[in-house]
Amino acid sequence: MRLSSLADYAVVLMSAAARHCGGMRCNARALAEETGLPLPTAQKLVSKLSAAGLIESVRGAGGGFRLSRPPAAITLADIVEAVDGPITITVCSGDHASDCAIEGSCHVRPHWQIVNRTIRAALAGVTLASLGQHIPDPKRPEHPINLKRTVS
Amino acid sequence: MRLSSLADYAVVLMSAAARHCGGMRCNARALAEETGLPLPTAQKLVSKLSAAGLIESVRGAGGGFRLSRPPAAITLADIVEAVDGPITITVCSGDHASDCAIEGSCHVRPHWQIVNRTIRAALAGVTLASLGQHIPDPKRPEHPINLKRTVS
DNA sequence: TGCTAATCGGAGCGATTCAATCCGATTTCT
DNA sequence: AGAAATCGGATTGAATCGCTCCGATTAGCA
Repeated sequence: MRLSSLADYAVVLMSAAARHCGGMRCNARALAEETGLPLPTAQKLVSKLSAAGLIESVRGAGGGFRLSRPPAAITLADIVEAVDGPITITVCSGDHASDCAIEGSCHVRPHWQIVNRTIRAALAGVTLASLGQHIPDPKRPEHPINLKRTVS
Repeated sequence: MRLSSLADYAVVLMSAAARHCGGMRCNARALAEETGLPLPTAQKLVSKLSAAGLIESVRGAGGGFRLSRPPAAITLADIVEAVDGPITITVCSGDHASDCAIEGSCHVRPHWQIVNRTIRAALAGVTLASLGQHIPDPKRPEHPINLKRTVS
């Protein structure tokens, strides 16, 4: 019950992109330094996000990328699905058919679908624009990323 | 964004336990045949569920186990947490402190906590008793488990 | 117009976690 | 007291994930 580290990093990276390069282009290196992510990881994330259509990249010297949509139109669900693929907590919770080999009527699957839709709605309810609004957290105002390489 | 296969199996196993051994004791072997799960897997699940206090096991010849609470008091969140541990979609989404090495104020963490609570509430809203109520699913009334060994 | 430099894009390797299986400890019935 | 059947933990193997490196592409400049 945990989404991948890449998806976690992607949310932080997109949040930084929405804050710093609003409209103007910025490159992966700048965002890597901004967020503290390793440069190769940031590059990999940019590739996936670009393939998903969330950002538009421009190659060559002086290139970079920019958000393809306004921050209010990009949700956590979009980012997570761009990196991890469709949000399906079980193999049968999605709307598509799954290769289920065991026979007999299933009492559980309809409930999984309901839970799955609820989870996706929770992720779709948070936009990049809302991430900009700072919710105070007195206990721990630190950054969420936990890179082992920085701990050592 | 997918919970482990063991947790998926555990839900099916507990659902079968609530249906078949309501009050009376049943053993892991019977539920394994009932659900189609491999016997070692069912045994492992029984161990974890017993350690979490969801079922009470009786050892020895003629032993078995029974639900320690009525089906209406056992939710999907209980089962998932018994198998996979606490429900935290990111390392910092839980209520406890996380070892975050990167400095700077975090704009994302408060939102993750909200999403995390929403997901947990969705899982806690489905009880074993509600699993008994059959929700019709005309498209695919099959069993959710997809065991590779049964496909071959 | 050719060259240089900087960037994105994809392929490969290592490490960690997870799933499945096996064997031993414990307990009840005969 | 012996034997059988069960739960409980430990081990092995595989798959996925995270990380890093290298090549392809393109704009800028002489």
